[in-house]
Amino acid sequence: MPATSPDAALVARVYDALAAIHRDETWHWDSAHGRGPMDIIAGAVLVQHTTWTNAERALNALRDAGALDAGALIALPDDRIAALVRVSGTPTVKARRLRAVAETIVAAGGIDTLMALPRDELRERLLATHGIGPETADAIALYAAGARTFIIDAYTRRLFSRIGGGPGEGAPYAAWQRWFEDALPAADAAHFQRFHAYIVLHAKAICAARPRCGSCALRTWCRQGSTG
DNA sequence: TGCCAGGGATTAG
DNA sequence: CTAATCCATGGC
Repeated sequence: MPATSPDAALVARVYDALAAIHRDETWHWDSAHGRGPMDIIAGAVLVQHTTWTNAERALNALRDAGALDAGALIALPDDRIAALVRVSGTPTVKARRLRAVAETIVAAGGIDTLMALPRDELRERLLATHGIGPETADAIALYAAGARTFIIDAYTRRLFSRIGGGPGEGAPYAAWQRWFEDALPAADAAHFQRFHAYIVLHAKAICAARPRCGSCALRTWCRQGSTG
């Protein structure tokens, strides 16, 4: 048995604590919700810089219009897509991004072919797409393709920085991702999926609202005076 | 009323 | 290279 690193132990303890709190809650990208890959891909773009509530409204509008499909999206003019996704904010930006990701899907030979690519090649193609940065690429890879990759978002940085873990809140995306993946060498994609969901559920419930995590179950781990 | 949301591209320094 | 700035609606 290899010795467990302090980082690995910390990450495992946080996971267990979050699981104890949120185990019975559902999350919008749980596989039990039966969303297809296109829902997750479009949702990942629509949720950028907004809340899931508004992203889902836009997603429903696309579905009702029959536009939740790469070919259909490409066939629509940008202003029509923008009108459909308006409620999620920055509609012209997101219309262009949805078109770009639809073009990536078609260029790959279809969504199933794209989702079946190995993690690194999938990430590479997604990152080469206009409007898809590292976080959105990993959200798609992890939840739509089931690839083993960890998502680094603002909540993850904030939570682990507060309790004294991670490479520092302002560290590059790749550094955070490496830190997590090194700390979870044996975890599979399903574990990464649940972990990310727990972090978001937890942050949404507590951290975003309370500067010092006063009522949070993780508060004893928070560094004194931390304000994030 | 004003601030900001699970980001990313672009422009400026 | 890092740091602002823009996008723009809905919720509190």
